[in-house]
Amino acid sequence: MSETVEKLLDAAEKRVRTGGFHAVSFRELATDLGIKSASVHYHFPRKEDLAVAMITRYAERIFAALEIETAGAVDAEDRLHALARVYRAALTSTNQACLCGIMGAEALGLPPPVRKAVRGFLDANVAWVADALTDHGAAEPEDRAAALIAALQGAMMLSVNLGDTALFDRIAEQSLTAALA
Amino acid sequence: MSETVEKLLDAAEKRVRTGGFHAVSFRELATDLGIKSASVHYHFPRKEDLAVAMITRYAERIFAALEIETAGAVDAEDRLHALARVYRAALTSTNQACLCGIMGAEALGLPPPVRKAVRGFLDANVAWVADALTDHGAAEPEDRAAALIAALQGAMMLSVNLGDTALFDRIAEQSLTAALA
DNA sequence: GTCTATAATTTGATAGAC
DNA sequence: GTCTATCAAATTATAGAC
Repeated sequence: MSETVEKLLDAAEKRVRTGGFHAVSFRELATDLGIKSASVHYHFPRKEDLAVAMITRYAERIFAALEIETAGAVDAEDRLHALARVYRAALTSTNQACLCGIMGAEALGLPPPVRKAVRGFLDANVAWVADALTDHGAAEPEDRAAALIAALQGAMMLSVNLGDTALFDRIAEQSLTAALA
Repeated sequence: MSETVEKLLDAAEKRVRTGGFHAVSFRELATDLGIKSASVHYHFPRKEDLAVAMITRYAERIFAALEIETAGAVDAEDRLHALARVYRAALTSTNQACLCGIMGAEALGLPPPVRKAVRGFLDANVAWVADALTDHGAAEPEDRAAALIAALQGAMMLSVNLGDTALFDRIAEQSLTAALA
């Protein structure tokens, strides 16, 4: 991936996490990089190409972080705490909610390929948690996993809106406890 | 409130709940009603005026429904179940997530008055739950309330994205149990 | 890979007639 | 209250030079 492409994805992610998919334009991204919008189209012909690439990179980043945070972890409890740390880092690094939480809110108005990518991310997150909860011997691991992801995504949205980053931690703690009960 | 204003708010709510604030235009709303966009500006000079009015009406509708659903309810458990029913109705009536959950995701890119209105709705929801949990004698009722609202908002987002409306019910049940534990 | 230039459309918003 | 007419700006996107 070229440096320009990476910088474009950085700029796009920052802007989408501020106002959503429809609040971002090619001209703004071009200005962010000091180039022209036609040059952005060279790298990503259509807006949906950019969005899909952005989500793909975001997913890779989150799952790579998860890999690092769970190094040596065997217990489901440790693995779920690792997930909370990764989500927390995503929130606190820029004081913005999850890219796919935000685009998930706009889901019904997204181009189909983008919507599919968002769904893939959310699905993979639920599956990752369900895997841990299955090892934990929890009843109905899929539903409990979905409840945990819902709580963490909602916690990010609420924390941003109420201007209280620490609220995420307090919600996450309760949600992890409930998931492991 | 005139009939045209009500129809405008209906159309706007439907469209915002599909793609978010920035995915809606005055011309689309005008077309929905069979009028011209200049006529929409007569009722709502700026887009943010429309959005604030839409959120205000939405909040009144939700709290009115809450009033009805909690008729005669004294126990915190009954009151929280009433909340889940109201949220569920909002979700299933159009298979769309909460208006303020969606706009909450776009919060950082919204005009300040709109952002403030969204925050007001979320705050009021948390306060309503905290009130019930305080009567219940729960520890740290505010944090538990925030966790429940986060879980329900996240559940709506997830249900829409995964195309599984019943998932909301399964998450809500777990979240209510955790809140009352 | 980036540029200029431009097309075609859409956007939020206003002035003024009816 | 709704209309016609219009504006200035922004939008996605493309063609072709360098």
